[in-house]
Amino acid sequence: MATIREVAQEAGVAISTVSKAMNGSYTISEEQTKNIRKIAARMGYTPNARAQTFARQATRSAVFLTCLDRNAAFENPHMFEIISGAQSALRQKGYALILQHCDYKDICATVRDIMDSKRADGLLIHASVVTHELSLLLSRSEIPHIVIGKPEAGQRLCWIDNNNRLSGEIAARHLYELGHRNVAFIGGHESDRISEDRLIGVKSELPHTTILRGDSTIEEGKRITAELLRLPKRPQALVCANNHLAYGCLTALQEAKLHVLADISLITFDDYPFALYMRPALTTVSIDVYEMGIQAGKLLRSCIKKPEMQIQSFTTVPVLVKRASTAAPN
Amino acid sequence: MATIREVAQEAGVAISTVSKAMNGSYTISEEQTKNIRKIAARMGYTPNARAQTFARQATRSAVFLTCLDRNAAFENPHMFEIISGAQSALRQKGYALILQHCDYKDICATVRDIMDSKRADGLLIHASVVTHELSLLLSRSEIPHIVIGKPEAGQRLCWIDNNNRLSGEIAARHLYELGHRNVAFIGGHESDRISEDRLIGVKSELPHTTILRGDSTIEEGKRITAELLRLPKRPQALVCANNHLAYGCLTALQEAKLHVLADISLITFDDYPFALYMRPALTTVSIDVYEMGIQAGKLLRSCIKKPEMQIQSFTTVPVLVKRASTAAPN
DNA sequence: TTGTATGCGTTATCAG
DNA sequence: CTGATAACGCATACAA
Repeated sequence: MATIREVAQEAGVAISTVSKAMNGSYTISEEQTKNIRKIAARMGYTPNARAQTFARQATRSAVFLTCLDRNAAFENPHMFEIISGAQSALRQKGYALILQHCDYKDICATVRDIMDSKRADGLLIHASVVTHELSLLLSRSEIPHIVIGKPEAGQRLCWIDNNNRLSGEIAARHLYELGHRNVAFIGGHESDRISEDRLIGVKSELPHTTILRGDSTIEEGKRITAELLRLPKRPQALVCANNHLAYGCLTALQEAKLHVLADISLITFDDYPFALYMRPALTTVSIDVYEMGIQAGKLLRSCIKKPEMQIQSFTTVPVLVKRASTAAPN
Repeated sequence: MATIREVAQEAGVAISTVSKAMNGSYTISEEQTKNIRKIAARMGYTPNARAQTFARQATRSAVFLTCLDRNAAFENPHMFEIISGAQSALRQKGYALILQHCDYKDICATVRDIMDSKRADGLLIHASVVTHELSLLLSRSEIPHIVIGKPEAGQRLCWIDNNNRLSGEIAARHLYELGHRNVAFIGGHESDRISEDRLIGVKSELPHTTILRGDSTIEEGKRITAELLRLPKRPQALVCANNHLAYGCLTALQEAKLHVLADISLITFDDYPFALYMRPALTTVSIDVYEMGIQAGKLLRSCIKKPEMQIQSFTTVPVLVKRASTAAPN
């Protein structure tokens, strides 16, 4: 493989001239640049990335840190969708995305090692592995980073998240606009932050919502729905906090010979894993997680460019996907 | 941050001695090594990975090339499970895994760029982006690589895949051992290689299997099953080529008031996305895709160590997961 | 607009 | 067992 030196010799110019020409410096004449590039192409010259990284003092890469244990992709495909989006935004500007597993237990050591050894220019960190200690480390060391998901610990971090409260609002407003007033919410336990945030949003639009909670499982969705149907005044519409509850809910409705759409409306959040496959296909309020990854990548790029930048955060906007499970009450 | 030079100065030894001590060379006395490492730790010295990469002439990293378009993680979580496994095997030996999107259209240019610029030491390539042209490039250039999934083009590649034919055999043998002789296979079209391979396996154990084909959708699973139930001699057991067909199949059976287990047995492949959630939970023949990723990572490591190594391939072994949908016929 | 010279921080070879 | 020194290939500040 040809080196920059050989190209310079062939073109009869200095090494630095070749370097500048390849990097599109304006201090080299257009003609010269064109000529050098032609010769480089002819010689099959490709700059050595290892040398560039060393000379530039920057790797042009970012590490995505998260738990990558067995079954992670099945249990949380959203995360990998975010990773795909981030890859896209980073690659677009010549940055590589390195995927690295870590625990909340070793996250600090891992981050220190990456930054001390200068293996990457920035970090994308999934909120599930963020600890209080890490938040101190990140803010004290001016490490370019974006946390994916709102971190519980540390208000001084850069993070990006979706707005579950707003999602709840949108779901409730949709039902309200269809004419529903008698609505029930089937949610997870009060410790389930996502479910609770969605509920807060729902209540802000429909304060009189009936609320029932349980485990976020298909079975519980079925049980809670059955319970709900025994109420004196049966709800006209149901909001399920997630897909699993919605699946159980739909099953219970079908067993009760209720027709979703004619008799009752049903709305839930996100399409994964069932909403699209269920019959009827469910109306959902969804997050574009790929887009969220893109935004994370872009934010990280700006953090890398100006590491002195202030703490910042970014929130993605949920979208209503109308399908066949919501209609006006009869 | 301290450099190797400062550590050497502090320890009163040569730079090369520090380098060797840090890398655990046997040519340095144990005492000296311990002393130098202690001083290095005290000074907070971490070797600069950018300089190491440059000096060693190796990045200690691999690139995973595949299509990372929007929805990739939802549509194909298996692939990300493989990625997670590969990450684990590579990281274990100090290799980083870089994730990079690419099309079958630009795969050759991408591979050339990575290898010419020496950005990585090896490649993991998803079969879906492998072209004939790429297979020529890979075999001619002695590029360390592992293709994930059996490549259609190019027999001279290194690849790893699961054995769908064997999966079919295992499913059929399970039914046979339970006592079933009257079995039907509900599969995708003849162009669906996975479905066809599974069918070949099934037929090798149960040659008289009734075969029906259709689109791999829930609706078609339902339609085909209904058709099957109209047959003069109803099958005792059904093999569905995938989860979607199985879902539709189960729905049709329930609508026909047939009791899965008492009246009929049902077996399918892989747990994703429904098999675990369905009622009854389905017996499946599954692949440990995470383990497959680990094997891919290990194989790549050996390719990197000896690039002159011969073409090789590796096949993972499917496993029968007995659940509540298969029993002896009555 | 182009060329010169220096630095980037290790690793590895070879001599002692 | 240890040290001196030459790569490694490019970017960049500064000089011309």
